[in-house]
Amino acid sequence: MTRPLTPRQQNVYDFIVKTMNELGYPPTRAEIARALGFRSPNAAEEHLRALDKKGVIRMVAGTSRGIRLANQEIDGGADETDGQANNGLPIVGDVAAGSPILAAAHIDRYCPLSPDFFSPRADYLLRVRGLSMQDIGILEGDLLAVHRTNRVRDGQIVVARLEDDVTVKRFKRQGHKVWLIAENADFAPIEVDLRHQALEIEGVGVGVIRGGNGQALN
Amino acid sequence: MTRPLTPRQQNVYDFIVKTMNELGYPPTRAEIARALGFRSPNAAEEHLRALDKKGVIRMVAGTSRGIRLANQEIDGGADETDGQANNGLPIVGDVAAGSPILAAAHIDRYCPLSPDFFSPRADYLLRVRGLSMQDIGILEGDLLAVHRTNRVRDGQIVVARLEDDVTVKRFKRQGHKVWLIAENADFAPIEVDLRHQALEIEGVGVGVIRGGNGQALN
DNA sequence: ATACAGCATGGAATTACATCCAGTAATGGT
DNA sequence: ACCATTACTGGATGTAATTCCATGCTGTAT
Repeated sequence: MTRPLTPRQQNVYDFIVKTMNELGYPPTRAEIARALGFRSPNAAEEHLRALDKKGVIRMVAGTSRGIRLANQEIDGGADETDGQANNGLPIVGDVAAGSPILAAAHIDRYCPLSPDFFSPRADYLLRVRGLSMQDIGILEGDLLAVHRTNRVRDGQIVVARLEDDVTVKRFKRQGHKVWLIAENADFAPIEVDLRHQALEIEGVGVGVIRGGNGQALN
Repeated sequence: MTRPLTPRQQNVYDFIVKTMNELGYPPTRAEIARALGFRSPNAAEEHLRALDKKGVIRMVAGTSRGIRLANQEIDGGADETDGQANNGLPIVGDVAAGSPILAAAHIDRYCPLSPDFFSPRADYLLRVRGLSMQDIGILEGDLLAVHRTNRVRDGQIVVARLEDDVTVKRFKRQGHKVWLIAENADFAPIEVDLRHQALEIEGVGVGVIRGGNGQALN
């Protein structure tokens, strides 16, 4: 239904996404023009109208930087809201490569905590393996509260699946490259090229719980 | 240096996060003013400056909607903080010197979590101040699950009241001397002589929760 | 040939915004 | 008593930004 974007339109769109990722807000017409080499902001305006007509962005009239991405994405899609019955939050242990995180086989037990205690809502608790996030107080054995979504921003703590391996890291993106950054000087950042490697974002970290039934604080 | 957002500043910050989630770009001064009921955009401007000075946002001079979240957090979600759940763990905020920990005045709200999730049972959650326990992953703003007791053993994490000040430390005793030991090389152990100083043990730490709707994870 | 999108320049009107200045008032600490 | 914050009202100014208009150059389908 959406006719393909022309190369120039793609450039404009890419610049909008890049700007929003790096600055946190969309560019103005003038900024687009400057970045793409137009001498008139009107060139940008007309590209925006084309992008709006093709449905990939939505313009907000009369509003500075009033550009919204129609389908927010790293992978595509939106927040899932599978309404599962409430026994509490499922606690997910070791996730086997290649299988879905919430497969019943991985669910150790349930934590009797309301998902809404965290914001955004937590969908499950993932038991953390390794020390890669210890500098921000996420230790081996901790439960990471995870909100299922693939809409992430630079700087967030994400649960990512890279080539079938599930890992918790800080997320940073630039164009087609993503860095998965550990919070521990002993671990080097992982650089991912989205053109050649399969990266899926399983969710974002929204909280941490330690000491759940059993292991101690020490 | 970043300590406390005032309630009003928190409102402004929440509105910024909410706007960015819903619209994809930050609000203008006028929009903040309208949302919070100010009659002048200058009120919003001054709150933004305060938030900038406290480090939670960064302002981009001369730029419309030039507001960036410093500690990335998205999906701020709904405004309702409370709502239900009286049968959870009370969350205790700043404890005034000399008053009992569980005095109603200190109870911010309740966490809908079963006390038995921790072992031994948690009686309340204490919001941690300061960085003295950061090396074992207990950070500023975390909720420490506390079991009320005054029977403690060496090496446990305790909530102690020393001369009317409430503090979280690791406990060690030898005869009439007690050491309250921080888990942070920048803090020296506190030596207490039980013959001359009043030390009360309020309880032991049995768990940690981070991210409980008061943001964190950064 | 002649339309019609894509891709631009250049100019200009009109808002939308950030930001400065001068006040008022309540609070809490020294 | 005094000063520093917090928390605003009200108004003003200049620039940042959207958006309209006129114009022209390409290709490629009609």
